[in-house]
Amino acid sequence: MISFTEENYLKIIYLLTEQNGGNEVSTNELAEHTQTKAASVSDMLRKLAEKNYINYRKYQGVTLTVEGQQIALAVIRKHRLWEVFLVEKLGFGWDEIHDIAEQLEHIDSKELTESLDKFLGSPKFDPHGDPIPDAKGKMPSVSYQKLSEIPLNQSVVMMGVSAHSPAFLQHLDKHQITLGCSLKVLEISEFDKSYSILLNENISLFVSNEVARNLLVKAQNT
Amino acid sequence: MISFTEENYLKIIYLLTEQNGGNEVSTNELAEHTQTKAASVSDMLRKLAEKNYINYRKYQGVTLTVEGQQIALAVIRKHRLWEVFLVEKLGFGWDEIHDIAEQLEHIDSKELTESLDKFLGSPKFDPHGDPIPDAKGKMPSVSYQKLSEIPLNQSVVMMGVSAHSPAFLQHLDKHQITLGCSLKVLEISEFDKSYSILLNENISLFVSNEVARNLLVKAQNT
DNA sequence: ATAATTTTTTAGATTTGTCTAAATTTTGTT
DNA sequence: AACAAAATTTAGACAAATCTAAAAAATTAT
Repeated sequence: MISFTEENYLKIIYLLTEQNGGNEVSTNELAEHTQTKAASVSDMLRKLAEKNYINYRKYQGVTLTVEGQQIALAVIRKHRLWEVFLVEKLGFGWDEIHDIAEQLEHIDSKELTESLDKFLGSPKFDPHGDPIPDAKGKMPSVSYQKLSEIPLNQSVVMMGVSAHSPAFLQHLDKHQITLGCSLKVLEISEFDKSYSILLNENISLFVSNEVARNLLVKAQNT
Repeated sequence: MISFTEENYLKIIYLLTEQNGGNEVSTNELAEHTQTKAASVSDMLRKLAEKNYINYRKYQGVTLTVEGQQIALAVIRKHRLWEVFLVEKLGFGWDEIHDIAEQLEHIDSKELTESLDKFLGSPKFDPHGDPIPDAKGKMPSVSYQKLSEIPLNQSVVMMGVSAHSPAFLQHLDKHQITLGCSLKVLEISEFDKSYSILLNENISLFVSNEVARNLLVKAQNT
């Protein structure tokens, strides 16, 4: 049996490994994201390695084994399905769902997960644009770019966010930047690298560099 | 902060107190229902009493304080709302939902509970006919009788069950005895106290005494 | 009402996940 | 390359929830 806490570690290791482009995750990184101390992480890593969920060489960071990855993907699947449920069915905003989904992701029932998936119409993406792994743990492959990497005057579609804090998401709401909107960078300020952008071909607005780096987009016709 | 385990104890104390007609619940009773040993229950009772969730005099059993009762009712509310969700929205059978709801009942988010309630149309009863407390912890009052207490040839409506085991519920399914059906006791066997009943004014069938004692009904026109 | 039985509590251990402080390994700098 | 700094692990403790075994209280039966 795997505990709530162990599941969490595996999920976080998966997400951080992904962020690191497939490289090992460090103890300190994990300590930050689990809200614990490095010493506690060390203990847990020893345990997860014993159970064969991770590849762990002391001082060298960790990666998931195939088994660990499957568990992580199952948790992420549940997390993202519940997020869809909260937004689509219960009317929550995308900035309100994370903490609730953090709890729901640990509910243990394959039947529930698959019924929920069907009920939601087997969505492929969650309300933040993150891909939802299928029941076998296969993650839809996506290749988005940051808005900050797009050349001036190229129209793109907003597909996701790479930051999930309520403050950031509410900030986007305020500017009416939503999943699926069109965006075009008109100019980048010399002074503070802030962006002047055109939203939905008609509204022009300014956003900080920080915002531009956390918007995931794709070219309009691919 | 209250733990998962503490919530469970309070819920079980509430339900057993109700079953006992308001009398104290004993340590042994709790041990059975929590799947633990009496010694563990004793420890937990000391702790719950310290936190003022229960009234506890050593060797005398326990009852809930007002505070404990509110927590218990909140958990029961969540349990029963999720059961409605599982049956009404996800298509589960009433025999399949208990274990899943046991997990979901501990999800901690008032916003979620109240959105779910609204989404479900603020149901007053769960799929087993058990009443759902409102957001303030007020339990709809119900006064059902066991089928075994109803005089011969009186038509009644099936309103609930007082046993919840999958085996019992599946047994009812097999006989097409569902919430809302009409029932009339035609005869009680001298031999084994089994019941001959008329279902929905047209199907006659036999059920054991055990079944009759666990069907909750009300007279047809009250 | 006293003895036997049952119930409940206490004492002492164990497991899980965490902590602080100290030791060790790795990394970066000169 | 050697030393300082940073990262990581180990050692030893603690709180929560459980257990077994033993002691104490309550109940039942003779």
